[in-house]
Amino acid sequence: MSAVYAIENVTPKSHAPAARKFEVACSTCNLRELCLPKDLDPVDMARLEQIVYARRKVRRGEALFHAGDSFHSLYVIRSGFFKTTVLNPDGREQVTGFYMPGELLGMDGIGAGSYHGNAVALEDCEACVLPFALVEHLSREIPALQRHLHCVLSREIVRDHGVMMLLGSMRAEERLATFLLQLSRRFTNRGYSPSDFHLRMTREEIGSFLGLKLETVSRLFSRFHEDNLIEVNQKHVRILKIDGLEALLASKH
Amino acid sequence: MSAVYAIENVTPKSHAPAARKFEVACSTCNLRELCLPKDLDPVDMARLEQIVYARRKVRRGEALFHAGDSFHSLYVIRSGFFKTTVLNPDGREQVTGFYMPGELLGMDGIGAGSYHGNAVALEDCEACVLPFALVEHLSREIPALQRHLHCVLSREIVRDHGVMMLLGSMRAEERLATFLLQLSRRFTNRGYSPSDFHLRMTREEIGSFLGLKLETVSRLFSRFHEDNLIEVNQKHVRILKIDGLEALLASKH
DNA sequence: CGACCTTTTGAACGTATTCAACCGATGTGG
DNA sequence: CCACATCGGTTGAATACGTTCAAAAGGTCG
Repeated sequence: MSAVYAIENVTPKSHAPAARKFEVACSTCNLRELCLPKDLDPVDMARLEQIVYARRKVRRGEALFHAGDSFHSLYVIRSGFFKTTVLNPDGREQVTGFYMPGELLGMDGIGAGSYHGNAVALEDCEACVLPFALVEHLSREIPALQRHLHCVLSREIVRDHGVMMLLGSMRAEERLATFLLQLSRRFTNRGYSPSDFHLRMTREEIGSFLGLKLETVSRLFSRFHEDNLIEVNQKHVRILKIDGLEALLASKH
Repeated sequence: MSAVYAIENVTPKSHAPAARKFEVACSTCNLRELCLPKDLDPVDMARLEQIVYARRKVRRGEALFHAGDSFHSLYVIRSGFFKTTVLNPDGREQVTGFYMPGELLGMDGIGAGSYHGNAVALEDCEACVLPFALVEHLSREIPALQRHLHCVLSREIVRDHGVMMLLGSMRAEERLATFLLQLSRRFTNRGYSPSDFHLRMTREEIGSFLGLKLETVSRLFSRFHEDNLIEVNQKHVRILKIDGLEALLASKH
């Protein structure tokens, strides 16, 4: 496992092992339901905590990794929001997802040995570093971890298929409604208000994700506002009629 | 491993174990570079062949699995073409991919324990059945298999991101050009002509995949034909200027 | 051969984009 | 502290791209 030490360019001020170990204890992390297997016995839990090699702070606008960087680790978001993007040969950028605490980043790097896309912090963020060699090693010994890893990878594929559905066969207003409902659901899972939240991304980033131009996104927000479905004030959104948004999806072909 | 026997509803005329074992020998399958780990020693290869529990024939138009079917197996295509689709609550269908021999189907089922989408044969097909419990079991003991599985899952995610790029930020003609180039590349990898092939899917299915209507797809085929980039005759396509198609991607905005 | 499905093509239409102007919030330097 | 630049967001008007509706031709399969 000597690979571990070559794996990450950790920020200089990363904590010494002793201090770190306490700080990152997964067993007491309030995100553990999101990123760890359930029903783990204490022994396995202790082994699993060894996976978390370090944490990385990433400032707003900076990247956790870039496309092409050589792949060594997965990351679990501890705090903050990320966007992931891919870049066309001709320079166009496509946002492939928005990720929040407890979610896993970097799975696109396993196959080719280098990350396929970029992961950029939308605000100051912190992420747990999971050296993938360790993850693979331990998941051979802890079936629950193996299973969990496979599930997370599979769920990412399912998520992607949902995005394809959105991009391939929904109208603009359906896309934005879906987006808002999805955000609401994920905030709810994390104990935040389902109806009242702060968008970390710009209109342009939302547009890129949804396959729309920023002006279209802005107009849709205004329209939803006029229809009393939501209140919008810059980045703050309050959902007034969640069933009104859902109705947009069911209706008109 | 008693689970194995409950796993698949194999077609009645599936072969007896003895005959089957010879027939499906992975070590002599000409698709092995596509679906197996490289550099496997003979012992591991022999163990790995035990994974292939059976083969399933699927007739054109029939499904290898449906969305919601409980998940037990991955499938490797031995012959024929499949499309995968997801269905909206309101009934719209989105084609999420086209799959050809050597490619893996069913990865969307791992996370939830049931398949998320449908896999439908575009012609008479045959697929190898890989009971996932066996795959997980063996991949704990054969690191090369474990690695291979992770790579395949990751590559599927990368593929999906490519489709998002296509759907989210390309114009119609770029989408179709990308689609044709992609098909060409995959045929080449399988030893077929890069420029001369038979589309197994309808214009409507292509359209669904590319986020376009079938009429638009048809018009684009005609336009590419007029521009002497391709020849089209119903389902038969011949690419005349591969760099002409590539140029469509680099150009205008 | 006849029924049905797929494909092609045309014309009118509509949705989202483009281009442009303006506003408000935020941040910087004189 | 205010002037100014910058960035993100909103809104309007013209445009363009892809869709819709429709008709007809070509293939395929019983």
